Amino acid sequence: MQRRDVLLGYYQAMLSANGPRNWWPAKTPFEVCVGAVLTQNTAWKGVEKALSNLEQAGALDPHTIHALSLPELERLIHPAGFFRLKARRLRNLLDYLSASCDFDLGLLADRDMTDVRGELLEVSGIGPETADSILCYALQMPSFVVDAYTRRILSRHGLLPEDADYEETRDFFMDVLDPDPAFLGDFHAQLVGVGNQYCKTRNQLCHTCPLGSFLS
DNA sequence: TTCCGGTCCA
DNA sequence: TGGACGGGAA
Repeated sequence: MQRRDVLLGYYQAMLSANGPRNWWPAKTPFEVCVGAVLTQNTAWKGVEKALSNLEQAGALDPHTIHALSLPELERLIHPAGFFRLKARRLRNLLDYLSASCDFDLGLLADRDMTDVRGELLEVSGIGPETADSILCYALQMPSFVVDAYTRRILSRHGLLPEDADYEETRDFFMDVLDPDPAFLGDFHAQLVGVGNQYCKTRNQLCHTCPLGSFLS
């Protein structure tokens, strides 16, 4: 059994159980970028509130949010938690997007993915998961997003060692899967779904999990 | 109390 | 490698 077929089997099982996920709902690619920072180690619920606050303030517009004072930005994103930290990280990302493409994300999307990824990772506060989320969901580039759920599921299934790092886990998928942004994006979304509904930290629910039959 | 759609720094 | 950052929901 080739790794590609194993992964496709996992994907099919999750897709059959859940259907395609409505992952990363956002009106604009720019909103995805903002949400990607806000959701760092944070439940999506709070991110929704923060995004809603920003929208009320007209600050889902790149130039408007970029012109906000730090305290004002902190106030608006407060419900997402880590608000002082994230206000600074958001600022850093906005500085980058302004300098690199003047907020014309299409320009980034037309460039080499590895180059753009490297630049995103240079931004303080943008780690690999946030960078890949921006690449995949905002720029529609074929980058696979790895998160804690992904690694937990793979290690519990004996597909990767528990201590596999981010890049190794990402390559595990990207080396064998078709570079289709919509597919890679939904694959990640399915894993997150299984991760927080079944493959929990404590109470794993393998008996009812869509991936339960793959356990050896 | 735990956990979340992480990352940086000492 | 461990701690800090933080609100909100279960």
